[in-house]
Amino acid sequence: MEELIRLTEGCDEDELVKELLDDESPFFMIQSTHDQAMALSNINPKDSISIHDTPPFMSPIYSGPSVQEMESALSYTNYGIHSFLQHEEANSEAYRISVVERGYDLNKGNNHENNYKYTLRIKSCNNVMADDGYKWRKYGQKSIKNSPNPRSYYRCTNPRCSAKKQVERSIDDPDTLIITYEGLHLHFAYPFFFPNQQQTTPDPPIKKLKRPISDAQFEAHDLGTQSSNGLEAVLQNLGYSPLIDPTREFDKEFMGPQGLLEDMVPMMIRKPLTDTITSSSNSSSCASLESGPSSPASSNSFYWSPDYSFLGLI
DNA sequence: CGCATTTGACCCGCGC
DNA sequence: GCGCGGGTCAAATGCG
Repeated sequence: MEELIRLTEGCDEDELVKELLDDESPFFMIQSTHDQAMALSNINPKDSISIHDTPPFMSPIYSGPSVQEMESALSYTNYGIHSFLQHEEANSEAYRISVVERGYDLNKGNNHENNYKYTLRIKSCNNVMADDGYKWRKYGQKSIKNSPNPRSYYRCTNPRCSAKKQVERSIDDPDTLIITYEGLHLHFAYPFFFPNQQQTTPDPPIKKLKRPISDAQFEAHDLGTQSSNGLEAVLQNLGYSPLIDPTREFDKEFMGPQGLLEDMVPMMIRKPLTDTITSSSNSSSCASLESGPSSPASSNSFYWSPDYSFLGLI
């Protein structure tokens, strides 16, 4: 990680280039990807970006989101949320997302962008859970003073990524989760690959939970870990293929076996069980995985909500 | 058996 | 210095 930090700070240009050319590196992106990703979306970029007319969130060499990129991402995402709300309110599926805090982690010693902290509040009115599709490993949980809800700590499982996040339930509103991202990286860029995709249907099969469910297990909004193989198959299973033409250069680059998105599993939101909070801190209960490529998940089982994919929320 | 999660221990910063 | 609270570690445990 230290090497990464050093690299991203541009101390060794050759090494940085090498890193960026590494197919498996999560720290690169090319400009054309942005254009193509936008082309894949149904959103007119002009409409979706409120802060910047020409969002710069995909720079020719990508080494983690810049401040502007983050702003654009959030702006873009909010648009998607707005539209989603309009679309879904009749189904009582609603989300409220707001950035409540953004700042440097001063303990990290400098103001490098990787030290940015973003705190989000997510209101999930119907206990719907989302999954950013990235792999997180829970490394701790603490009870917080004056709060009945524990806080869970997650670290990105990618050894080349220092991203962390904390998830806790709001004291005021049990439907609201507070998620703090730290050491940001590509998580925030994922929504741009699949922006504003329409859901197929909101009726997933009920997955049996391996453990009894209780509020005490809120840890559960946990992402757990998800497998990451066969993204294309997953996409197809989810009825996503129509928007992804495998012949495109874009797909070869980012959807291929060694592409940037190899670690990525499509973000999904599934309908809650009776008590979604329960979801499961274990990955095995993660519907997105269990119905992965190998299991013929019906496209009716899940629906996309890419606009929230950066939340890393369950 | 390997990997992820759990959870108490430990560390560290901060306020008194 | 001491206690408290938050963050991290790591051994134990669970699970497929």
